Amino acid sequence: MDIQRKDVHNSDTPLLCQACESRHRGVCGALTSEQLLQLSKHSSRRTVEPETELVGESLQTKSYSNIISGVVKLSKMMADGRQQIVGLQFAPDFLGRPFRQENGVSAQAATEVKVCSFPKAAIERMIREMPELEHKLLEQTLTELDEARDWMLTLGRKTAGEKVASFLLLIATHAFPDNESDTVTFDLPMSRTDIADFLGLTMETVSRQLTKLRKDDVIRIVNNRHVTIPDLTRLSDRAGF
Amino acid sequence: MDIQRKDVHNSDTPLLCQACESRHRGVCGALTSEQLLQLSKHSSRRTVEPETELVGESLQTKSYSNIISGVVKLSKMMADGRQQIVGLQFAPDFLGRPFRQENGVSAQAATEVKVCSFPKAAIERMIREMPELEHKLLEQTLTELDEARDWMLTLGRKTAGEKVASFLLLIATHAFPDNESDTVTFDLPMSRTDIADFLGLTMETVSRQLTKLRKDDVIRIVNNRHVTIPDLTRLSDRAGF
DNA sequence: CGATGCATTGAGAGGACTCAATGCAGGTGG
DNA sequence: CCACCTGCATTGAGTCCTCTCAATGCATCG
Repeated sequence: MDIQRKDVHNSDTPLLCQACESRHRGVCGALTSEQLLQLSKHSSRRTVEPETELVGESLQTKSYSNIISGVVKLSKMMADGRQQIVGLQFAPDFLGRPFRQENGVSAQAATEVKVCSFPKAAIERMIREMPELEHKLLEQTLTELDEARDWMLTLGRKTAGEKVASFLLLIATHAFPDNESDTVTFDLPMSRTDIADFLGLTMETVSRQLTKLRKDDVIRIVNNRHVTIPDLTRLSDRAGF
Repeated sequence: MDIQRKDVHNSDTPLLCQACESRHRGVCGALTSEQLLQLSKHSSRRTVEPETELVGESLQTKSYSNIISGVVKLSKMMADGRQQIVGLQFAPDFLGRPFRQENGVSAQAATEVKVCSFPKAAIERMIREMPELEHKLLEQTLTELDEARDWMLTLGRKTAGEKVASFLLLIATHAFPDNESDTVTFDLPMSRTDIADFLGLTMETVSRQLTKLRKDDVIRIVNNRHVTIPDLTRLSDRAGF
């Protein structure tokens, strides 16, 4: 891929934005330098701890954010406490939903997360003025819809073993989107309980399936979180592909 | 609700479009009479039988459609034949995905379906010229994403009984969106096997759960397809809300 | 050195699946 | 007009996978 990214008018680009992924692959790519500058005056960066509530069911819909780094989990909960994680978001995803109140989806930081937040009003005005921005949002929303539907197949039709393998595969590909080799190493961005809530299983079942994959030498685990996949193809087979 | 819909310039509106739901609640609502007229010259209506493939994995991405009536199921299949229905679409939903090849989702008619189809090129040009059209698409995509995530909770965390109740509730609300009373009667738009594929169950389990709901007098069934729900609240309880 | 917070492992129970038989309606042809 | 077929749907019996509940392991931290 092109290692040197072309970026005209670097001098006009706000400092904060220059190294930001959202500038290149995210929604901010739709903005001119001038608009970016204007927006950046109202934007604020912050770093939050795991489990921090970023979007609550009723909480602040007053701002939108770009994810700079880290993983955000979107989850739904039933009245009796049963929980389901319905999506994971990575940098440089856009967080928050224009034109609607979140219908019972809440967002929490899974890992430590850096975000760049803007006031709701500023974004919504820009959307109205910039069709290109709305186009970017449509693109991301379509991608999320695809991912949600992929996951529905996993939730509805795969066995526990296939689910866990699918999860590892998902993280592996998102952690290193451009990975060329077959071997990948990474840290799991979430606990066993979170993984269970993402897969529609119990954490005991997740643990047993991870142990089985380890014993079959499909994965290696140290310290509960650090995972090595020596051969992505073998993991892929376990995921039902 | 307003029984008499206001519709200016009826005289300019193409005949085919005048009674069409898409004109009011669907994407065509974004078009001017002139654009509608132009589009209608290239559009064609057709009625298809249940199980007709409307969008195949590789098949014709050459046209987009509005659903005039009937129910369309979106499904994904694994290599070994396991199947999952990942969404249902009703009138006046827009069928087909701009800017991308369908990633392994196919669409089949669940019931008899009437569609109004347009050439791919015409729509994509209009999208580029009409931000309002893209906005409508974003709206629909966001709605589909919400529905997909709701269903992920159902697939991942609900029991068989709750799943079947949730399905009946979904159909009941979509069949009569503006229903005021507690009682609803309708025909199921799909077979037991389809319902099972939507719920991530086997058709035997679906059948047993329907029988249980019938014996508990939560629903009434005649002729396998025709269902009456005397009290939506009681069904809602069964669905886990 | 306990305490605390995950994760793993084990034993038993239960819910959904599998496989198979039966039921039921509509259509067809003798 | 009835017999048969065909295509769903229902029902039954037994199995298995995942859950539940409980104990144990293993780090980190005060």
